[in-house]
Amino acid sequence: MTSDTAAAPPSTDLPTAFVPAEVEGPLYQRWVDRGYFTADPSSGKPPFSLVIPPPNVTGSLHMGHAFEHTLMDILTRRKRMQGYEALWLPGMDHAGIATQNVVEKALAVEGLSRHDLGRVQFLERVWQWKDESGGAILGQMRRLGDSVDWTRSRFTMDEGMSRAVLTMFKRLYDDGLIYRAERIINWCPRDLTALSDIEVEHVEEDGELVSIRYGDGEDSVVVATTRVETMLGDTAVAVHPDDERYRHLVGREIELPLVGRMIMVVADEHVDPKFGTGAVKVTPAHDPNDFEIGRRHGLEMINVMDDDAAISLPGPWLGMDRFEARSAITEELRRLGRIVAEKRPYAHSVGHCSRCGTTVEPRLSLQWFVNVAPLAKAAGDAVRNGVVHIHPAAQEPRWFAWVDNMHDWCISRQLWWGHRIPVWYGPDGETVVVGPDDEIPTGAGWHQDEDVLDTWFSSGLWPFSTLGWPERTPELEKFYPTTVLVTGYDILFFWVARMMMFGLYAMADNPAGAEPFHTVALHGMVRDARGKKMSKSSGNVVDPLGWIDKYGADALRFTLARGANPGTDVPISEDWVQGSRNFATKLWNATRFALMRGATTEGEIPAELSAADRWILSRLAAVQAEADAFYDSYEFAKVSDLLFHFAWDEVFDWYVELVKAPLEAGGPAADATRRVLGEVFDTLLRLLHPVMPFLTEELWTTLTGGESVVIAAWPTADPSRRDPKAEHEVALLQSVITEVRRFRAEQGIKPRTRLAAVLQFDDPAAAAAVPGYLPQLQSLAGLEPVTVGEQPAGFQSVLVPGVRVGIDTSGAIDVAAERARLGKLLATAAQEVTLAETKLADPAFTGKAPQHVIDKITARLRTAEADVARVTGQLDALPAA
RNA sequence: GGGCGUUUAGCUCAGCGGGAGAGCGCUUCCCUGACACGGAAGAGGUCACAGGUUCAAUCCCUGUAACGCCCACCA
Repeated sequence: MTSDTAAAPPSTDLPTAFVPAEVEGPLYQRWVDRGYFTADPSSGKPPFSLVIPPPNVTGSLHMGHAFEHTLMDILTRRKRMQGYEALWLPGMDHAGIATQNVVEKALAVEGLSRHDLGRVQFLERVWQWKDESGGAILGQMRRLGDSVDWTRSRFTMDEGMSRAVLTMFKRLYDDGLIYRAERIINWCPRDLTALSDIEVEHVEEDGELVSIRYGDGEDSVVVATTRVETMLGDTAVAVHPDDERYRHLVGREIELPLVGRMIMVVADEHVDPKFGTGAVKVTPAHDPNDFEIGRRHGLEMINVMDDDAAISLPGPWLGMDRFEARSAITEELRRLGRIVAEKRPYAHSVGHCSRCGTTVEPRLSLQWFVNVAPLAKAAGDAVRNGVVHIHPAAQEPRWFAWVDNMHDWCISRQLWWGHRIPVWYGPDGETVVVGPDDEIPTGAGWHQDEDVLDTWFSSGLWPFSTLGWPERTPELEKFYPTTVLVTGYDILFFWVARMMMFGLYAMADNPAGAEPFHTVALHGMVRDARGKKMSKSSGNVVDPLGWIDKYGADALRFTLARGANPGTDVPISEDWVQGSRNFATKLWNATRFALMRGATTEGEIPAELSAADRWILSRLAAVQAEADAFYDSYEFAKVSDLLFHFAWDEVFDWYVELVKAPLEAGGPAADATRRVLGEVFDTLLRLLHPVMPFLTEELWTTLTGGESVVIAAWPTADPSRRDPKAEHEVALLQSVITEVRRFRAEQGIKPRTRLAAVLQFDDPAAAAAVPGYLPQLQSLAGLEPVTVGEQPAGFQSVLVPGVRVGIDTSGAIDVAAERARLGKLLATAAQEVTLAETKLADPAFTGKAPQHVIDKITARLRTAEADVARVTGQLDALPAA
């Protein structure tokens, strides 16, 4: 509508631009002040509790951490809106936090720099935490954490350990599930500590396979090894009991070269007679298999290296590093003519310390172990029996493969700090395990075990230790078992398996269930735009706070959510975040528009509504139902995508445009539309709140006058709003507008040029629907004036099924362009006709295909035939070129 | 050595037995009163390859190739 008197622009409470930095901080503070994140175990609301991983366990440090918390917060917000008492078991690594002050003290006392501390288990995590303090997403996390009394679960180094850890250790020990033994363990000669199996990374390397002749003359045998230096500790040669080649040697002694010691030839089933020479050197103190053979045959176990992996045996190699010794010994054997063959390079898998990369040395050592067999079986059964669900289910085989084949877990570490093992040794060989309320033995000769526990021992207690276990606190009563654990698939074995084993064991008598959580929702790793894992060494690590400052917390969150398909990795780049920011801005401006036009949430929605109003309410109801289904199945990417497209493609691009003319016209119809506009934005903002919390809070409170969308009710879909007829009508209107626009674009008609148009209808439904939207047709298709009637000569026709739009091009038509446009339409329609006709003519198809498919093809054929007729008519009507 | 997964538009990824999709990028036009972080129109794909099942295959089966991940005590 043009008017001579320029009306003042309508006012709105919102500023003209969305500035995240100005909005997010104050909003966050408001939520905190009002206590929206405080969980109350006595509230009577149903519990919804989430377990959140500690920082730095997700591979990609910064962004991975932000990602994790994003997903948790999305779930929490929706559940709160649905009326649950939602609680996070917050993502502070209690071990890391507790050791923070100790790390600082140690640095000062020892006069060390950060680079000296590779052996310090928690160091990285402590530093990361300090770097990350203060962001919006992370800030929420910390605040949520305050709803749990941390002093209960946090251990202090002064006390040495928490009640939870002490209780767990003692219970397991008393049940015979913790034991101390000499076993072959993975030893890191740099960090000077034992490692569990999963802390060892196997890497394919080019080594050497050296074949050595042991013994002399008839009593000689050739063995092969990739670790020549371990021969110093050989105490036997093993062959298969049925191996004819070596039968005469079994039970006899042969001489070990260099060392001169006589070693036994033993027969053992473990040896594969078809592999190599069929004879194996046996070094019981340096190889797990050899250790077992040694145990079976009562062999001596000779440790040939000290803690630094230098040769500890008296002789020419004493004190030499293992790798130097390897070459030196090989050289000496070669000189003695003992080497039969050398294969180099020989590709084989070598274990490395996951902390520092040093080659791990399998080594006989006295350590503490957890007997995992019964615990792991329970963990496997919990998933097998459906007590715990792994999502997506495709990850289940991995779980079973691991849990069903788990070796005993070495839990002692020779690190500088951690929970110290609560065992005291007496002067006469006594061993006392001290529980939380036990007296610590005193007196001459008593001393505590020097080692500390593997960090996963305490982390495994997370779901209940954070709730106050071993005390029966109200939090524990209400929130255990927790509802869902969201975490990366990379720590399924590190952490999830420990929590499952410990939870099922420690909480076995819990009336509500022993399992630590009902659902494990696994997500992938955050990767860069090219799909590469973010890592410090490849320099592609992104600081989430940088992007938050630049684009806003909502933009980052929406990007992460939009990439989060269950079980798959999440690529992320600044371009993606920019796209999310654009969406945020668009949402901001669209809502501003609604406010400026008087959108309201007051009162009932009138019964008399335009087709556009009925259409958008229908779509809204459908989208709500879909969004709920996606949220319920942790489909963060799908729910984000759904809401993105509904909001932008349908609400902003179409509904808002269709609504402009009626609002300007005023009257009761405008009032009804204002109410619907309010309803649509109200609902949309609530649906979007979990994935865009700050923006939606600001918009929703302005729109509705409500206290906060954080505590608003989650919208429930109203199926009675579904309206296929209205959806159909609007679809028709859309195609009329789109076709005219296409015609204009291809004719090169300037957007400002208004063209007169005359409508004719070929079917009654169109005749009933379209005339109600002449103003919209005018503004959206650039037609003016539009009338209904007989098409005058010289008008150009644009045809849509059921509608014939005659456009006054004043005869000036680009015939070639129009011919090209119509030709393209005709070609696709003709192709469609051929395809459908061929199918329907095939008795094999009509005989076997289900009726609904046949109906569909038939319908498509009719449409295509009509298209062909229409377009052909238009082509014929064009002036000759 | 096992096990699993991936291969769809330039890039990153959805989809999945009956008409090839998104975001970003690209082309053309437009600063119209919510928005240029925007609007309109458009280009771009034998859905890795070879067989098979089916009326119908991007989708199911078999094999091949490339890439990736996890697990592993074979000297």
